[in-house]
Amino acid sequence: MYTIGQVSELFGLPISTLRYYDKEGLFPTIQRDSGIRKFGEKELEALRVIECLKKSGLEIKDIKQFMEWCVQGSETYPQRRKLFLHQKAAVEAEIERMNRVLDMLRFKCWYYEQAIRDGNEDRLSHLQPEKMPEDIRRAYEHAHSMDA
Amino acid sequence: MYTIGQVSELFGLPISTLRYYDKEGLFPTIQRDSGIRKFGEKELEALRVIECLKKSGLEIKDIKQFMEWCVQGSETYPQRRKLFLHQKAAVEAEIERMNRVLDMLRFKCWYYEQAIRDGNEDRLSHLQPEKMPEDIRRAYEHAHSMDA
DNA sequence: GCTTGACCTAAAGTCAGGTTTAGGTACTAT
DNA sequence: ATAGTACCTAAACCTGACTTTAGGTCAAGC
Repeated sequence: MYTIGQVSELFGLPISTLRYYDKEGLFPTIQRDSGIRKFGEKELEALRVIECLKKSGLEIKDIKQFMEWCVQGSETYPQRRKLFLHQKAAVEAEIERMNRVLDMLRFKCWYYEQAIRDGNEDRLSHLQPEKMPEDIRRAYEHAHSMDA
Repeated sequence: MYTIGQVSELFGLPISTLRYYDKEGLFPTIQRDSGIRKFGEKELEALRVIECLKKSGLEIKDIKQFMEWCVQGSETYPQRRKLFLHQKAAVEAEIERMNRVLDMLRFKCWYYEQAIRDGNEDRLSHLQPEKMPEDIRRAYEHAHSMDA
């Protein structure tokens, strides 16, 4: 069992955030010892799931919903599975978008390297994709394709 | 040249957002025709960069800084390059974190599939990683490794 | 000539996700 | 016994990124 301060250290989260999560109902079955929260393995796993679901784009109130399903037992397995499937698809899509962003950034890094060498953007501003280096051209085209 | 309404359509952004961006200084050299904004190729590229930098985690005020560098000319190429290098590293790190999140979600999807089959979590709660399917075990271990 | 539609501004409002403040309890070391 | 430290609550506050509101200009079509 851990105190809130220990969990704060373990996860690198401010104590105020942990209390906020508790207030929002994210640890529905947390125990207390004369008022003081006792974080067990259940709450640590909850925190791992919270960080995961948060990064997958879920809001606190929806994470709360999930935690309530966990309390309700085996009848909510299908909902919980559906939620994870849904968030998995969302993260896969997000990673695709991030890769496109990455390609734009790669292109811009190359662009300014060239601009620094040239001292101006004259050559670059007329540059056709065909004349770019292979990898840069692919990054450029991926970043500028508007098909998603 | 495009009106604000046309750009809104093109980029799928609310008109209010475009006006907000302008107010925040994200189109420092936009032209106007008796008060009405005229978006040119420069502003469209600015918008692409805005979306890119926003997703890379930059705040509006830092994007404004970048746009100001663009107005200042060739002397700011090094700053601009440095910014893109920095954001590239940030996005690479973010994608790594997202892949870890994805592995957690993969594991949870598998977990609830099993729980639905079993009707309870008894077997799962004692399951050692060694006894999981290869791919799930790898996802589980990647997701639970606390080394970043 | 008057309504409709697309544009404009300044200022106030909204929302999520925390953080800070103010005030209190309880154990421990000096 | 008193100072320090770790915990507690309720409620106010904060931030970024928009969005909404209220009121106005201007050209086109009926």
